[in-house]
Parts: sequence; C-alpha cells; structure tokens
Amino acid sequence: MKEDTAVLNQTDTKQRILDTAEHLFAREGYHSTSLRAITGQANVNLAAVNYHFGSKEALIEAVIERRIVPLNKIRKQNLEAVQEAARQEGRRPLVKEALRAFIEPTIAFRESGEGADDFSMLIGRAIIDPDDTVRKIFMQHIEPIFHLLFETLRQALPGLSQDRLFWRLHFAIGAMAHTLHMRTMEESAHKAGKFRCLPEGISACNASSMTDMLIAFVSAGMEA
Amino acid sequence: MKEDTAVLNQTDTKQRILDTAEHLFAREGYHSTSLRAITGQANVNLAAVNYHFGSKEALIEAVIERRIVPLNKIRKQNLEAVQEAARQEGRRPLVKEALRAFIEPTIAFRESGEGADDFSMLIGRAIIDPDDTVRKIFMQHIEPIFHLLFETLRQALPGLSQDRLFWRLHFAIGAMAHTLHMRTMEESAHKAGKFRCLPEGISACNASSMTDMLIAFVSAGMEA
DNA sequence: GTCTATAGATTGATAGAC
DNA sequence: GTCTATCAATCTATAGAC
Repeated sequence: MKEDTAVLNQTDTKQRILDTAEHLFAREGYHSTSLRAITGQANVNLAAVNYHFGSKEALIEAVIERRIVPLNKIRKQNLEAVQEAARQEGRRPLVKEALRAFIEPTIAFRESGEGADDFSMLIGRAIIDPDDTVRKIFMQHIEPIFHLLFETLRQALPGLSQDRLFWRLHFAIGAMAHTLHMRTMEESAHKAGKFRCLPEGISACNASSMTDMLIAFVSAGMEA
Repeated sequence: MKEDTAVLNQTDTKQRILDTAEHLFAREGYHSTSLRAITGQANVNLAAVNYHFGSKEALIEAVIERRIVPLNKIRKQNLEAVQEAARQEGRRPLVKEALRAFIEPTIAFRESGEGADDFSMLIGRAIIDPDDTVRKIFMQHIEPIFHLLFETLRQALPGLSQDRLFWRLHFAIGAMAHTLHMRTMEESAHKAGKFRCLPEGISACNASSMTDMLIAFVSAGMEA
C-alpha cells in the first residue's frame, strides 16, 4: 500500500514535470524557461526536477525522447512501406508518397492527444533553433530517418543531382518546420488577420487539410 | 579637434557594439547572449551599452532597424516595379517575379558586405523565433511589405482562394527563413555530410544559385 | 520522495569618480 | 564618454531535515 502510493506519486510528479516542461519549452524556448516556471506551473517542488532527472538538460532530453521515439518508428515504417510497395510493383517510389510518409505522422501528432500540440511546436523549434542544447539532442534522433527519406527521394527522382535534391529537401523541411512551429493554426490565422495581410482574415484549418496543402506544396517544389 | 575625437570615439563604440551584437544575437540568440559577451568581444565597457542604447531590448531594436529599413525599401521598389511592369504590358504579374522581388534582395544581402551574413541569419531567426522580444520588433517592420507581396501574388493567382494563398505563402516563407537561418551555406552543406545524409557530402553554393533554387522551389509550390 | 534553505554563479542595469 | 564598483534579481543545483 505504502509502496503503491509512493510509486503513484513518483510517476505522477515525473509526468507533471514532463508535461509542463514540454509545454513551456515549446512556447517559451529552452533558455527562456526556468525550472522555477516549470515546477511552479506543475505544482511540484523545485528540487523535484533535479531529483527525478538530474539536470535541466537531462529534462529536455527526456521530454524530446518520450515523443520522438514512437514518432520515428512510424515514419520509418511508412518510408519502408513506400519503398517496398514500389519495389513489388516494379516502379519508382512517388515523391508525394515519400513526403507524406514523413510529414503526415509529424503533423497528425498534433491531434493525437494531450500535449502533442506542444511537442509539435517543439519539433519545429528544434529543427530551427541554433541553440545546440536543443538541436543536438533532436538531430541525433532524426538523422537515420532523414537519411531514409533522402534515399527514398533519390529513388523517386533519379534525374536530380544529389546537390539539388539536398537543397530542395532543405527547403521542404523549412516549410514543414515553420508550419509545425506555429503556436496553433487558429492563432496563426488570427495573426494574419491582425497584421492585415488580408482584408478579412484567414480561416483556420485542421491538421488533415494542412497536411494535404503542405504535401502538395513541397511535392511540386521537389519536382519543379 | 577635441570634438572630432569625441564624435569619432562615440560612433566607433556604437558601431562596434552594433556589429558585435548583430553577430552574437544571430548566432547565439537574444536570450543566450549576455551584454557582457557583447561588450567583451567588442572591446568596449559594459556600461557603454546602456549609455548608448538604454537597454538590451533597445539594442536589438537598433540592430534590426539598421538593416531592415534599407532592405524593405528595396523590396518595396521591386514589388511595385513588378506590378507596374505587368500593368503596362496588360498582363498579370508572374508568381516567379513577385517572389524574386521579395526573396532576392533578402538573400543577396548576404554577399553585400561585412556583417550582412549575420543579419541574414538574424532575419531567419526573427521570422521563426517564438520569443516575442525579437519577433515583435521584426514583425512591425515586415508587415507592410508582406501585405504588398500578398497582394501581388493575389493578382498573379486570381483563381486561388485567399486561404490557400495565405498558407502557400506561409510555406514559402518557412522555406526562405530556414535557408536564411543557416549559419553559412558551406557549414550547412558540411553538416549534411557529417550526418551522412549523403554518401559523399553536398557542395556548397553561392547566394545567387541558392536564390534561383529557392525561387524555383517556392514558385512551383505556389502554382501547384 | 518531498520539502526548506541556500550556495554559487550570472544576469541587466546604474551610481559616481574621472 | 568611459570607467570601476556594485546592486538587486535571477538562475541552476544541492545539502540536509523530515
């Protein structure tokens, strides 16, 4: 009984720290978020972070790994399925299906449940953030998947030089990162209205149609 | 004589602070860069920042405005020239020439002289950075130009709904920001090799060919 | 495991001599 | 205008009682 309570409290505290840290790191950034802000909002003691994780850097590492591991597993399966389907049908992979295999699970993550929205932003930030603390952790997880995506696209576009393919993929990743990084799609649309980019503002849209628009955009760019 | 020396010292100190701040803000980020790091590297006294600029926030404001004002003037002239040429020839503006009017001076800036490389990174960061300190300053300068770009593209693509146009432009800006944000094109290419995305590494390329590739990419995406 | 209290370092900003 | 010296606030991290 005593043990159960202890374990429950432990996981509960760890979980609350992870969730709150994910939220604040995504929205305020790693350096701008203090441990006090996290523990305060999570309603746990300041010392709990160092007890459970050891340091602030180990905390964000745990935040990232919790989500990136299952996400990369899906992306890997998708990309391998694309290659396998093309091989069995004796054709090249399509640019669009390769990009969808990579992009769709990333954006779909947003609607998959509590906190996923935050992690989506965190991915967008990690891709871009020049701060080594966040990006290094992220890069070592994304590297093999990026390699697999590049290889699949190389098969899809055999006429394109590797240099051009690399830079086009670079542009595509930038478009995706910028989209992931938005706080919410509603907020971004609202801001577009506030900045008077448009006469009457822009409609928000769900992750599914956003994914379709993004894939259409980057596919056309890759094949330009 | 005394006055000349005083003025020279003043502008020299202010200039050195501006240049060094631009460099460090771009590479390390606003919050991760301390005033001590700036004054130390610029070889000026710590108190000089607050004497000349008043605060850290006023400093980055000065850093941004020094470059963004002439840059936006060029972008504005370019976009108006595109609209005017199309009007005189009785045709719609081309997507490609509208995007080039906006993108080319932004990237060309990189090769225009000392420090421009840093500011290019800073722009890329400002577009993306969720930190309000940097982005708010930047956004209030970019808003009218963005509005003009949107309007020109609306003329170029009359069949596209404003919603779709907005999101496609959003993707295009993301691709551009990600490219601007790179430390250097050589470094980015080198990293691609290090991460083994490619068997033999990627060639760097100059700003001009980078601009052409980016414009080809985003034009195809806009017209998808 | 959780808490208080605090060490130890760093930050932006300023006062006052020169 | 430039400098030293310092304040007051903040930060991460930890020691030790419970």
